[in-house]
Amino acid sequence: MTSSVTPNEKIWQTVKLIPPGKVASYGQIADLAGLPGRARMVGKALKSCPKDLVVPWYRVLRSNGQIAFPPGSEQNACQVGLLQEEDVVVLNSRVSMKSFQWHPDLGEILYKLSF
DNA sequence: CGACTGACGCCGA
DNA sequence: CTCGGCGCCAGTC
Repeated sequence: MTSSVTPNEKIWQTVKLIPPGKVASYGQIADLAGLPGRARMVGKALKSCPKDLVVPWYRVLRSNGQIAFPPGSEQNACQVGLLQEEDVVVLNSRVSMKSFQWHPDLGEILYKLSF
């Protein structure tokens, strides 16, 4: 409740709630974090993601299911590898959101994040 | 102070 | 499918 949490931390918390084998989009995370339309902030937040904090940033993709990094980059390969390890099918740097998009439970979100 | 950039999203043609 | 435009905001130049 009313914990003084920076938008950045909210984003990290939300991303951490993503269960294995599932993925979420930047806009979705932004919305759940209380930042509607601020998908870019999510990207910035993940960029600023401190190593001390364990955040499954690799579970965050674009709204169309495509990986945020260009194919051939280390980050992209790493993300794909991690996703595949969680039974997530990745084709051409893309994921079938239709089958792997995360369906957050508002009740659980409100409970865990105390919004 | 303004202009540009960026792990983005959505709508229209 | 691709391409262009608008919104949105923090950080950098």
